[in-house]
Amino acid sequence: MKITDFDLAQTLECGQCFNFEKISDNEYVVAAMGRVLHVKQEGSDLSFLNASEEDIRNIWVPYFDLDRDYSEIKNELVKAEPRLKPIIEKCSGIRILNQDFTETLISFIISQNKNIPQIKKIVRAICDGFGREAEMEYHVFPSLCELANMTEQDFRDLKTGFRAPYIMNAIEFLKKTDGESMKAMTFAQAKEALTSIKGVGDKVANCVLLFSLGFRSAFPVDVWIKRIMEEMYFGCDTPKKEIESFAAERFGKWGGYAQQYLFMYAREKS
DNA sequence: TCCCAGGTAGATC
DNA sequence: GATCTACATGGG
Repeated sequence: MKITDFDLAQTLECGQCFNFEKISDNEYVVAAMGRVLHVKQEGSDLSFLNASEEDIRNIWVPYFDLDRDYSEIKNELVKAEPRLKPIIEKCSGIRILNQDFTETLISFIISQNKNIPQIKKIVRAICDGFGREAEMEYHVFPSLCELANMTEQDFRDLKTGFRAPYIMNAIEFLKKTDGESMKAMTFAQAKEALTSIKGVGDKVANCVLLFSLGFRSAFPVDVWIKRIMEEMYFGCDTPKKEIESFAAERFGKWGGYAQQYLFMYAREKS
């Protein structure tokens, strides 16, 4: 299919998802939504190499957020902050994925105090050890049912360290609350529900809200965002909470998109 | 050896 | 309230 405002590599490699493998330039295997996708981009042409028309329409177009008009979002962001213009131009093919709630929650609990290659490695080990084998002999992330059969020791053996009990808490939460009921909540309600999980704080909650529940105003403040925001706006060490509320005022309902462009920019700078 | 990584909970002031 | 620290693990 033909697409604009989309770059497969930027979208996958910008740190919002961890469950994929690069085959060659602009060609990836993506494990998501209980399936394994072989996908390739050549210019404005995006090819879903092993998916039915029905799955493309019902699963992958929503997953990659391809129904949304990003040129309008970018225009409004630049209007709110002209200094974003060169940053957005550098990574103008990023789209914010609509990922599975369970996988996103557990992946971002794992993400704390780890770098992206380490997170990817642990997510892959969870899939290989406990997830169903799907297309191309590739394992997908375990379903909630499969996760419910895992023990804290299983997660420790997978090198999740001190996060293992946090993951167990999250699984207990997931048994009671699914993604659809989370999406039906207000932003504040959904965030409060997420942070009631021991091991989920403000940052992980914001990532889950943004990347799997459709709350595009969420502005996760991690070490990279903290650095770049301090450089651009504060000039000195500033509490994360203050950065988050500043962003809410400056970027409003498009905060999540601004955050993702800034995150990629901050990482590329170093 | 020390420092850092898409942080958080619990203790302490 | 705002700050300090332990928490597992791996890589530079």
